[in-house]
Amino acid sequence: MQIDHNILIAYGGVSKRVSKGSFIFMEGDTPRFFFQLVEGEVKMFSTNIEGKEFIQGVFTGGNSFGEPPLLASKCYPSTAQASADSVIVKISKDKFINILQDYPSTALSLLQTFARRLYNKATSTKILIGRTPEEKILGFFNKVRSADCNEKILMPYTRQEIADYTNLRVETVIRALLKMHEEGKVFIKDHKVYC
Amino acid sequence: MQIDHNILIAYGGVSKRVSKGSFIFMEGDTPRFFFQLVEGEVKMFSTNIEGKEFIQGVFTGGNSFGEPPLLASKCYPSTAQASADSVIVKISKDKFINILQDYPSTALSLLQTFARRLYNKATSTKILIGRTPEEKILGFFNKVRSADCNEKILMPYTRQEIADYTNLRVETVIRALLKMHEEGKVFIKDHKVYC
DNA sequence: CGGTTACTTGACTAGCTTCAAGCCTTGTGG
DNA sequence: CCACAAGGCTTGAAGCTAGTCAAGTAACCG
Repeated sequence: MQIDHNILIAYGGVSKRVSKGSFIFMEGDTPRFFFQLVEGEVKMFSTNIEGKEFIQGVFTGGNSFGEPPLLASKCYPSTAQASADSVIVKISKDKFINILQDYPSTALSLLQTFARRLYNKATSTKILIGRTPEEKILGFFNKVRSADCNEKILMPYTRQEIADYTNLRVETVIRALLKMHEEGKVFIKDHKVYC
Repeated sequence: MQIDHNILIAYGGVSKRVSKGSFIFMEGDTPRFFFQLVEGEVKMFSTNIEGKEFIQGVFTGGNSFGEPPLLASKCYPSTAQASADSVIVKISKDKFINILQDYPSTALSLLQTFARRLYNKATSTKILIGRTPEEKILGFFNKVRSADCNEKILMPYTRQEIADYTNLRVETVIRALLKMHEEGKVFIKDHKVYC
């Protein structure tokens, strides 16, 4: 949970119900509001020239999203889309800044969030610079498993999603997973991947 | 400039002179200090299995670096190396947190910095997901030029550096630049690239 | 059970990487 | 002022492999 819901409402925030598939903002838009999820899920992705999506992040629970371009006064580099029916609180930039100034603890907690996200971005980047598909996929899996636990866990992602995160094609992911299964690097049963 | 130098010293920060090539911290290390450059330049990069470097960022002037893993209590995902003789102030994590609490304006300014960096990471990621070398190189150049100015400027990077930023090989960069020159997308004179 | 979504496989191709060799530019020391 | 060293740049040839297209098959859901 980022900013206390009551504070948001007190400063003039309004809740809004959005259905799955709705766009909150589009790549290139100018940010004007601070957004915070009350419930549901929002997916942020960038699109390259050919229309291939790359998932920049997925937000759930009470998390806020899209604040960096808002604070940095830049256009949105990604599109935000509700990936499930959701409820979102939105509040204008000015009022958001007021909250940050009036409640220093809020600023510190946002700082924590940004620190975590910057760390995640740095590690995601490492996934993308991998040379082979195998390297990228293992990098992604390690990230998902929080990097430490040793036992093999079920990867709750479709091949298409793995492809979106690693910037590979579905077919390449499938072939790489098969090879990794044969080499004992992952385990596949009933189309489910364990790593 | 991130945190006022006097405040850092008042809270117990110490300056240190480091010569070009010295490592400030290595990938995998546990963060214990907040670092801020007084003068010089520091390069942060990640290394993949084969030892190929990817430049995560370059810091100059009075900027701080390496704070995200420090605040998020994670290991450093990258290595920091002085790319020029430099002077660096360092201060323990506890004292850094004290400063953030005692000076809310410092927290807000760090928030701004993080917001800008997150924005940059999102756009750098877009460079990496480009399909062709040309797309990646142009993405990098657009980023360097701050995305707006229209006139062609000299790109102050070696082909190897462009390769490091775009995750391509030197030869690929050279061949792509040549093709882009022939197609009028960049201009090359005396081995210098204008875009 | 029918429709939709996810997954799989094969053949082909474009183009990036690799390796090897040589050239150009710059700076340094005699 | 020249010679040489070193680092950056360039080129060519060959191989590999991820991407693409097309055609299925398997799982899931109402």
